[in-house]
Amino acid sequence: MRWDELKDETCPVARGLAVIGDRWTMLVLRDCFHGVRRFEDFQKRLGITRHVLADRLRKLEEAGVLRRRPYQDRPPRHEYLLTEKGLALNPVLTTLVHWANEWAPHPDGPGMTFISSETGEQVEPILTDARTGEPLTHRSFRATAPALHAAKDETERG
Amino acid sequence: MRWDELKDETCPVARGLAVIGDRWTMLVLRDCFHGVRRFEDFQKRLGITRHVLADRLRKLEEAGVLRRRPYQDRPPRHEYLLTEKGLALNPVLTTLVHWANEWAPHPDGPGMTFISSETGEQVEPILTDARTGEPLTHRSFRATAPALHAAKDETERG
DNA sequence: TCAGTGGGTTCCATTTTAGAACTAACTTTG
DNA sequence: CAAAGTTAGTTCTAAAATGGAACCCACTGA
Repeated sequence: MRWDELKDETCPVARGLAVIGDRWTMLVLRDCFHGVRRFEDFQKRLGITRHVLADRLRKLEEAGVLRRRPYQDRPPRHEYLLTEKGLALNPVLTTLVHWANEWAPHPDGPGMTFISSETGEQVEPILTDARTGEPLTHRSFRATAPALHAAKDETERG
Repeated sequence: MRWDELKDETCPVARGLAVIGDRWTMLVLRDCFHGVRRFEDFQKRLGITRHVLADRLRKLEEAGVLRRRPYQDRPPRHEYLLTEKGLALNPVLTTLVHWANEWAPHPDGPGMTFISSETGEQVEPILTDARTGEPLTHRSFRATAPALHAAKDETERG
């Protein structure tokens, strides 16, 4: 299976992964959320090869997650910005960070924490149901649709 | 950069990706949440090569996301179950599905929806602050720590 | 003129993956 | 009893992706 085969799948997990299911892609996006915009900056921060970086940036642009904006004419140069579609990936990154902090912490220090832009208070991002306001756990909901992602309530204890 | 170099990074995004930053790994986990447990079932559903499947299952077990449990003795056979650590990945999958449904929908049909295990009502999973109950957007919070993931409030409109 | 910057592309060696066949230890079917 | 099927892998080779380094081009600035 190649990347471009994934994006036509029915399953939304597969379609999501067709866009971001690659570790370099995710690390590029992380840096985008940092405010990194330019090829050289991505390359230096990530240690990614220029070849692969050019490829990932192009794919992200094709997917509509990033857009290129020229910032000078001679020579033509442009920077990479998150689109609305890209910004909408924030919860995915956030839940990943939250998981990593809790379940794969770095030996040194507390890892990363989230703070409110308004109050500066610490923020604990959890998943809730927008309709009821109730927190969601793996047992409180399941997915419908063609037998996909239908979280069975039987796992470790099953 | 190889996989095992990622897991020692300070950044929690990198440490998270060291475990799940691979499309096959994520698809295996999706099927785990479906209730799939056995090698053959994973292989048939995913179309993954047996070689890579064996590798990914081993890595997920090493990472503590899955555990192997024997279910018969002769010949020795075992099944793969999500641990607590693995179950805790549910919000990552969920936010990914939510994003894909909204921003990369399949031409046919509504995609996947979430329903409550208790009431059967539809559920809309969003990220909120557990302390205040307020919904979180990309502009309402940022991450602290060594200049990582410090979401600048300047992007598309920046 | 000469070095430096920014954003790539090209090349080759190494690594990873796909695809298929094979192994091993059973169980079931005829 | 023999033949076929099940389950969980391993082994093999060819194709694809990646890493690492060098190169290119259009400038700018000293």
